[in-house]
Amino acid sequence: MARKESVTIQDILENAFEMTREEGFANVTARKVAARVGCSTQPIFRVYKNMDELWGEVYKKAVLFFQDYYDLFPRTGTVPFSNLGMAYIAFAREEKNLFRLLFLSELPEKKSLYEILNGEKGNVLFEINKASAMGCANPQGMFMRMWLFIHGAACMSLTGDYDLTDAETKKLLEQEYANG
Amino acid sequence: MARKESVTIQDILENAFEMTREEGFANVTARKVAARVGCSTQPIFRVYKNMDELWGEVYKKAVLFFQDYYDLFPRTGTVPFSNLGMAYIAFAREEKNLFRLLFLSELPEKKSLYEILNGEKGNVLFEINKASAMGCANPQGMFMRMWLFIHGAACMSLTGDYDLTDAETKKLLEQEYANG
DNA sequence: GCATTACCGTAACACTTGTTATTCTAATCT
DNA sequence: AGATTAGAATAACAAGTGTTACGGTAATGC
Repeated sequence: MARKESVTIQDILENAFEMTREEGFANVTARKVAARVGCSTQPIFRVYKNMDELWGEVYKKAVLFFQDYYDLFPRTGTVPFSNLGMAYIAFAREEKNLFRLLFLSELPEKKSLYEILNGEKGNVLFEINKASAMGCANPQGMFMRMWLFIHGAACMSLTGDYDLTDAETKKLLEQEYANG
Repeated sequence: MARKESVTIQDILENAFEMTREEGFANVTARKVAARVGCSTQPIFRVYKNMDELWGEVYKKAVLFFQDYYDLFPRTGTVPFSNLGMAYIAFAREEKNLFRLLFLSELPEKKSLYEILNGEKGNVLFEINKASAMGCANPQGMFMRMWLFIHGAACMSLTGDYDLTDAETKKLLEQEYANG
């Protein structure tokens, strides 16, 4: 009957996502994605209604990527929120462009920080419960305080104003928790 | 002899700066600035070699604007770094676009966070000395810890994930200092 | 082997960007 | 008043954007 497709939706989305990682979200244009895939712009618009739709999918993929990143991140933290915090700060350091997209951009479809962090598995609630079980009187307040700290460290690494190693992060977060 | 200029360098720079405040740095284009000034793009290129030069001047003006903002900010803080922190967080809340430009962008001419904060007057050193005089054993470490916290609160207000009033900011910073 | 038809490349449209060439305008000197 | 000349408006260029029209290509059913 008809011709077989030579460019798949995965080809397009994956390349667009990798471009976001490497060059930033703003560089994901129709022509540049096509060039990376090695095709014309046509297959993109066969698969996606328009670029907004592709960008939305890249964003969704970034959310999942972060959540996987956290799932696989070594659990070496000893206090509540430190595993989440260490992963978040490492993510900002290692995946600057994705971090900007997820946690500093102004997209209409953007999820809240809490939504992304908590995810399907309730990562934040898990840590809050852990704090509670460990005798923390105000675990929500502790989360808020810890997270301001964590977000600050993450955002500062973006601009190179202050880059923490994992070991330094760990120590700081443990001190910060103890101080609360 | 010749015609008198009807568009001054101030007209251009001031409008470009206000556009940055209101619409963000990325919207400062030659045509949009000209439209706001009420002229063609020609006077811009008479006064500035190219747009990079104008953008550079807008950036410099933003640095000075922040430093003035801090100078005029009410000094209600009771602990070291709290005045600086309150001003910084309020600035992020009130001047989101300028904050992004100054503290989250990736311009080649970008100054470091410390350079901007410390400024001509040595604001940071002043606060560090204050902490030292108040008996803080490790004032540099305290600054670092406080500033991660402050930067976190500021960056979080950008995305609307957590917006602190001045009063809340004040209380948090005082607690945070006491905990150190 | 041939018709069908979805796929994809080419080319174009309409728009935006920085920048520049050209032409017109107006202020000043003579 | 008229010549001079810098300033500014118009228009264009080249590059980039999203998007679409068109036409060639190739895989499948017959």
